[in-house]
Amino acid sequence: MSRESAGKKKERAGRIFEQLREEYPEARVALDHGNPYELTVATILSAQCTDKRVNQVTPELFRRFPDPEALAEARLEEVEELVHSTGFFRNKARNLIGMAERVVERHAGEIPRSMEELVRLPGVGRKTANVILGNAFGIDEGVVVDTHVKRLSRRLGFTRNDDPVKVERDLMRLFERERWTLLAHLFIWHGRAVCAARKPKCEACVVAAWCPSSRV
DNA sequence: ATCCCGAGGG
DNA sequence: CCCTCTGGAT
Repeated sequence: MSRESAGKKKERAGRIFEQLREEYPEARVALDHGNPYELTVATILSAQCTDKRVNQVTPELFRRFPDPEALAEARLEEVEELVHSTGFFRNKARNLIGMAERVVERHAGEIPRSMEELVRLPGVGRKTANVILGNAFGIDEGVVVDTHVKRLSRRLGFTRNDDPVKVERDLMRLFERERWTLLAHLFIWHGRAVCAARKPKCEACVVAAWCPSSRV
């Protein structure tokens, strides 16, 4: 198999982006939230868990702890109980309270708007920080690379890397900055509906014609 | 590299 | 049973 030129790959990437944008005009964060604080909490909970399940526990969580000040004073056991069904509940509960404490003490109760400050919050890594920056603040700082984005990027031939940071770098070189936040949503939407981890529905895929992994 | 951890699908 | 789900900290 001959190696695709950089120009051809970029052109192919553009066509795939347009096609997916047309297919999923509603693509956006699926985590229910009303402000940056709520999105931060929901995104911390979303690790290795479906957004659907996160949305089942956050209403009660937000009612009990409507802001960082309240969450910082929460009883660990109560938070553990509320987030139990999302998995990793001990880590997540401890991180949520620790996040809130730091936001109150170092950021006057406001979720910070920079990558550097965000990743210093307990439970917040680069992926979570990118979700907050892109979707709560409208800042295209990077590309959210989760399990879906990584899988589709590899299948589409946009990266050969396994390390999320390298996958992100490859995507940032391939797509315009203004597209970074939407790109992740399109990949996640398509990954859930069609390009699933287990049984990808290549016969129903609207970008199969440009996909080197397509079986159709 | 390994641990944290629950729930649903195939 | 095994795999997967918007990962992060050690």
